[in-house]
Amino acid sequence: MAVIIQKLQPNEPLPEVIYRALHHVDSRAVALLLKDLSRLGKDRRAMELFDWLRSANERSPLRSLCDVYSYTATISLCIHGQDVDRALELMQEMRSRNIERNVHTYTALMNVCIKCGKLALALDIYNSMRAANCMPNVVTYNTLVDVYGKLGQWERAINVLDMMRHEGVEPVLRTYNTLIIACNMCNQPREALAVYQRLLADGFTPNSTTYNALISAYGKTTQLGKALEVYQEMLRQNMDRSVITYSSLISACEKAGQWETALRIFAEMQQDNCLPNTVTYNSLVTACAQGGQWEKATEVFEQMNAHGCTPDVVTYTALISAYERGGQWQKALQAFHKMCVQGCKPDAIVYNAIIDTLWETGIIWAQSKALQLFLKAVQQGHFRQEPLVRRSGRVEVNLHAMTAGVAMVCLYCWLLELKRIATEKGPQHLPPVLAIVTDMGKASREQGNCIVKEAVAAMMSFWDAPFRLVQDGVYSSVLEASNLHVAEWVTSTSFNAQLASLFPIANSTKMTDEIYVMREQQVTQECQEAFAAVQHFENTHGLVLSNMSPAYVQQRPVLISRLLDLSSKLSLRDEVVHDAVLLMDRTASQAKQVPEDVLPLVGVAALIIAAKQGDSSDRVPNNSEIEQMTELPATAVAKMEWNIRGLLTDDITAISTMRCLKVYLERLGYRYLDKQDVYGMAGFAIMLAVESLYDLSLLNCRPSVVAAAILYAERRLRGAVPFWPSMLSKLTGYHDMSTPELTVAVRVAQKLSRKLVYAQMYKAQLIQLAGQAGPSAGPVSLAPELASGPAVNPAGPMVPPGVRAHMPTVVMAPMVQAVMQAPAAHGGAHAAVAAQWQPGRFDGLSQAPTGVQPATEPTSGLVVAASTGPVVSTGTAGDDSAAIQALTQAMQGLGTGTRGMRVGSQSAIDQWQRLGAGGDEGARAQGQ
DNA sequence: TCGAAGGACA
Repeated sequence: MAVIIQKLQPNEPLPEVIYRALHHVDSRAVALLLKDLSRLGKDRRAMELFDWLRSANERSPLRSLCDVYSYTATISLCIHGQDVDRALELMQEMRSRNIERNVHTYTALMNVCIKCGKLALALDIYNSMRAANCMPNVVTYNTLVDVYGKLGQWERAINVLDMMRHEGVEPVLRTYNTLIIACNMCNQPREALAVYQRLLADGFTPNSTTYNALISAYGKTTQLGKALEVYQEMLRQNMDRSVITYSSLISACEKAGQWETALRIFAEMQQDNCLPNTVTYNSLVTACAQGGQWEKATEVFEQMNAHGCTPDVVTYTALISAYERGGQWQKALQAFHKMCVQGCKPDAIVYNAIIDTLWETGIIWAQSKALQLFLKAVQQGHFRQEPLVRRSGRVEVNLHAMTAGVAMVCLYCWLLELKRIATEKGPQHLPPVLAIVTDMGKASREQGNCIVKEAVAAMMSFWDAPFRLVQDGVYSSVLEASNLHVAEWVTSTSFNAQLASLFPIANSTKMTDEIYVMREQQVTQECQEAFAAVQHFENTHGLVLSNMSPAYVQQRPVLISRLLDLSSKLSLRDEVVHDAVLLMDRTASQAKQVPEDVLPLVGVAALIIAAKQGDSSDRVPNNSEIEQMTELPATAVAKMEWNIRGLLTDDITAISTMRCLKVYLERLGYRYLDKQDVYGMAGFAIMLAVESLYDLSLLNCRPSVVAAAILYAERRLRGAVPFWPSMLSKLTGYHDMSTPELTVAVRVAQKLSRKLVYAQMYKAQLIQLAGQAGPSAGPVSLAPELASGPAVNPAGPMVPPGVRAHMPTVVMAPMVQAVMQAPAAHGGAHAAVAAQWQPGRFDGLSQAPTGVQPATEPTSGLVVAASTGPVVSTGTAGDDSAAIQALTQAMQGLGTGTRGMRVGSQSAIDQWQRLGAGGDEGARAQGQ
């Protein structure tokens, strides 16, 4: 038979050639022939042959050659062609022709199913085999182990071992090998190692397959040493070392974080005359990526191409992750494009990698690219959100299995879609219940998922969105809302601004690649230079708190308030007053005593120095302005300015927290934001920076650290993922928030942000009360600061930032209730609100300087007192103006400590308003 | 006496 095959001419009709020969053979020979043809890569020919045989006339002698042997062999042929339909067809034909189907046939069919990824079908075949009273043999059981392994059901795979013994079928070495591999596939390396022990205990001798699987298991448990020992053992026994052996070893190195060892093994592999394949290179690129060696990864990638090894989607995923870790998002994007150009079809995983890389940068144009790619991926059928209707018409977006970046983009697109439906078709076209699933419990092992869960909850709270966490029998974290509430929200005026704060650039005109490359280059360079200056300043200028006099520390809040006030009136840029405070601190931390009565002079002089030091665009206030606004003689200010310069030996640089914060915002693309998006992205952070001026504990931290902590706390509060963008990590070298200095600063920033949220919420409640009371309610007077406060916030009401997330419901409920009753008896409502305001009942306020103590009878009277300062006011229920005044002043304390001069947060709000009214340019224009 | 089946990578 072999001779016939050898002599076969390309165009010779096979059936006729073999026809004569077949008269002398039986079906077993046919089976052998089919197998031989397949081995020679002539699967099509083999199929052709069998098709000819089985289409023969019923009475033809050829028909007798179509029996269980040849049919089974043909079914096996379908493995290579991955043609499960054909295999099933053949099986059906056997049934209809009443041809026996035995254990071999069923097993072969199971293997076709496995090869085609139809694992459930493979199990069905197994069950139908049992139902047909056909007894499985050892090969069948081996195959069954494989099925369970591929299904992720490792317990069942292990059970097969006991089951077969029970059925009187003895396992063979290959059974154990398959089982070890199955455990590995299920990510259960410990189980795999246990099976290996069982293999030894049952008296089997491991072969090279066993050792390969063992290396993989040790790799997965990050026991690189053990994996290398196995390799040494293979060398010692002179066992076959295949490409799989080396690929597993390299992968083990990667998992142990040893990229250098990986490269060494790779060299050994070549000495061993073992040719690397794509998988080998993939593991090597991954090892370099894991080790943070993006240059090495690039090198390996290029070597791979040079050796004619075709990169696949896994290669590109690994390469992209190397660039991600190396902070090279543009290279990552280039790699992605290269992949597409080379005709390599992107899958969901590589989309995940690239979208995440781009999103995690925090840079608005990179995120814009991420959105583009997400839409492309959806078009190609990845990340498809099936309108999955569960229970009574609930439609959900399921973010649980997504990386943080993809989840954010997906959520964004989903919300946009809801808005479109609600606007174009009407709320009734939305499903009755909408849900956002952020966690399904089982898959939440991934760390990224905790972030998504936290972020979505924070975001919804910050936006005051109708989605609420609900108890759900199936999922462990799901937010729900009714369609009417959602429709109301997504069609509200604030929705667009809220969405823009998640994704600022989406509404802008489409950007070409050239524009973003140019912007990126420019911004990168400018920020690097700016941050180098920051670092130089911080390395050469430190504050010495112990040198500051107690009088200065006590006066400091008042001085800061005055400077903020002054700079606001003079329309100076944000940074100037912050630099001035830093200069003032630097002056005070020189060991020389500054007399208490000249401190106001020091402050004003510092402000002038800072104005002169700043940008060329900064305006410097003139003498008459100063005299008019400060009531301090200009000559005295000038003299003090001269004194300070002398004291600081003419080194008057000051790079404040605000300045660092602006550098960070600049790095993220702040400069190119639409005006109305500025608040959503930066407003609260700017306000926090103002609040941070007052906090003494932050004086121990470098400005760049405080700015980082502020931005982190602010982004976390409003659920802006990533909380600490990767490009800021790259710029600053602050890779996480857990270094001692950052931990301290973050804690303070979070405390400040909570205080600011409470203060604003209170303020907004009062504004609302005043509005509801109306003119008929009598003499309701608001403090001027309140009346001019930001009643309209482009990103939503001032009230909600984080309120629901941070305020205990026991407090929130009566407060809201009180507000609701306000029109009828707003004085009483104030009393009720204030009566709830107890120290220690707010997690963020236990250390707040102001505590409001309820009177003995809360309904008839209340006392408002600042706990660490003087009593600011008392008020009585029923007396509107007194109650409002009392609360107003309590808020002043809440916002900014005990300085009590003016509403501290007001300064921050002023700053924000200038920002919102046109950013720096607006402020500058006003000033000129 | 025949005929059936692995494995490494993001």
